[in-house]
Amino acid sequence: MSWPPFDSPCLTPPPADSGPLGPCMHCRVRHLAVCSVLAGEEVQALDALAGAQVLAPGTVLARQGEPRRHVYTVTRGALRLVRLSAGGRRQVAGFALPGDFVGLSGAAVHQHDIEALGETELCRFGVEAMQRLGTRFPHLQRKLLERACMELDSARDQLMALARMTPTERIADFLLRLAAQQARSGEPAASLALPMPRADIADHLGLTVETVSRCLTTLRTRGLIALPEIYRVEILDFAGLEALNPA
Amino acid sequence: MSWPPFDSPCLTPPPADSGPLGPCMHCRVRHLAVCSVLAGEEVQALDALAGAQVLAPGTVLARQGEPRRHVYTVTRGALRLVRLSAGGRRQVAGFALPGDFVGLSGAAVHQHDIEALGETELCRFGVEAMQRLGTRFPHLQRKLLERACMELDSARDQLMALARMTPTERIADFLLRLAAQQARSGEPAASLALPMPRADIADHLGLTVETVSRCLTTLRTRGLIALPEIYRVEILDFAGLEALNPA
DNA sequence: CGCACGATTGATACCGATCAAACGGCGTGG
DNA sequence: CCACGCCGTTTGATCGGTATCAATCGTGCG
Repeated sequence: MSWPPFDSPCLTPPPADSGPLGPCMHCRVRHLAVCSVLAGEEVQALDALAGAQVLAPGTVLARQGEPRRHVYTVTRGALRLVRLSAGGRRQVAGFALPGDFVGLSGAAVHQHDIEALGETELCRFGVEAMQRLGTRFPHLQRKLLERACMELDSARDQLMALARMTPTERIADFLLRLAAQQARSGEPAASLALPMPRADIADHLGLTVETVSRCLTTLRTRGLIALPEIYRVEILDFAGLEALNPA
Repeated sequence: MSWPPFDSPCLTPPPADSGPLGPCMHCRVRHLAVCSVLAGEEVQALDALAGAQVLAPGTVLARQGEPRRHVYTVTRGALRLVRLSAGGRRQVAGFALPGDFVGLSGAAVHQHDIEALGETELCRFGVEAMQRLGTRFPHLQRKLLERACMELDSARDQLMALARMTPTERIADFLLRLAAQQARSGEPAASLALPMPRADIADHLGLTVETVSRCLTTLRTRGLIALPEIYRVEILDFAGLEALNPA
C-alpha cells in the first residue's frame, strides 16, 4: 500500500507503438498492464486496490495448490513460473518480465510456484476486486481478454517449439523471444540480460542443463551470439538466429 | 443463415454440472459457448450474427495466413488446428470437439489451418460483430475471458506434457484428456472415439506415427486399454492410465 | 481381384540424456 | 590478502530411447 502518488502522465494515452496493453513508460512501467487503458476514475479505483511490493531474489510469491488471491503486474526484475511434478520433474512454464501480467488463469488455485529471480518489483491486485472492476469497466475486461488471447498465441507458439524444434532451434527461438520482450520495454535488444540460470532455461525448453550449455556454445562458435558474461547474451546476427527457426 | 428457430429451452440456465461455458444440451449443443450465458435480447442479437454450417470431411475452413473473419463453435464432429512450418514440419495445435470455441486469438490472421476431421457441424460468427456484441453485453465478454483462461491453463498443461513426459505418458494423458472432453458432452468416457488418424496424434504430441502406434500397443499389452477398432479406444483402467501421469 | 493408403511391426542409427569430471567465480574463513 | 570450498557452468564419454528406414499387414475402394 505504500507507493508514490500516481503519476499524472499515466493518464495520457500510451505511445502509439506500445501495442495493446504494452508498457506505459510514462509512469515508469508501473502496473502498466492496466494503467494505459483506463481513465481517471478507473485509475483511482485501481490505486485503492493495488499494493506495490519489492521482492528479494528467491522470494516465493505463491506455491502451486494455494488459493489464487491476487494477480500481479511486474514492473522491475523478473519472475519464474515453475511446476513441479510428483515424480520430481520440473517445468518452467514461463518468465514474467516488466510489462507482464501474471495471473490469467481459470483455476481456483495456483498451478505454478511463482518465484522472484532477482530483486523484483511488482504490483498486486486482489482477484475478486479485479473481477468487480472488470464488470464496472468493460474496457478493462476487454483489455484483459486481449491480453489472454496474446498469451494463448504465445503458448501455442511454444507448443510448436517443444514439439518440433531441435535443441539449438529452441535456444535460438528463446533468445529472440526474450530480445523482443526486452525491446518492448524500450531497451535495444542486441545485448540481452538473462535473469535466469541455465537450469531454468533447460526446464523451460524441455532440455537438460548440459544441452543448453552446449547449444549456447554452438551458437557462439557459429558467430551468431557472444557470451560476454554468464548472464548476458549479445546477439550478433539476428537474421542468422531467425534462419534457424523453421516456422 | 438457414437454421431452425432458436429453442426456447436454451434460455434456461444450463445444468449445474456443465461448468463455465459448458455445453448447453437443451439446444442440441448449438452455439453452446455463448447460448448458456445470455438472456433473450442477447440471444436474438447472436442469432442475427450466426450462420450454421455443415462441413464434409476434409473441408478446409481456414488457412494459416488468411485474415481472421470468423469465430466458430463446434456442435458436431471435430476440427483440427494444424500448423505447417517452412521446413515441412507439422504440428497439430489441438482438436476442437463439440462444445469447443474456436478463434480465441490476438492475431489478425489465422495461425493455423482449420480442417474438418469428419462431417462437422459448426456455428459461425463474425469477429467484429462478436466484438461489438462483447462491448454491448459485458456478460459475454466476461465469459469469453473465462474461456480464454481455461484454454490458457490447458495449453500450459500441454507444455508440461511435451517438455517432460515420455511418449507413453503423453499418449495416456492424451486419452484421458479426450475422455474428459467427451464426458463433458454427456457421453460415458469408457469407450472413446478417436476422430483423428494416428499421424494427427503424433503431430499433436511431438512424436512419430510409429511411436504412437507402439505406445498404444504397449498400453493394450498392459491391459490399460483395448482397441476394438482403429478409431476407437476402450479405457479399461482409468486409474492405471492416471498413474502414468507424473503430474 | 488388385491397388492404395494408413497402421503396425521390425532393424538400425543418431541425437540428447545421463554420468562424470574439470573449470570458474564468489563468499567465507583462516 | 590468500586459500579453500561451494555452486553453477562447461566440457567430455557413454548409454538409451526415439526417429528413421524398411517391410508387412489390413482395410476400403476401384
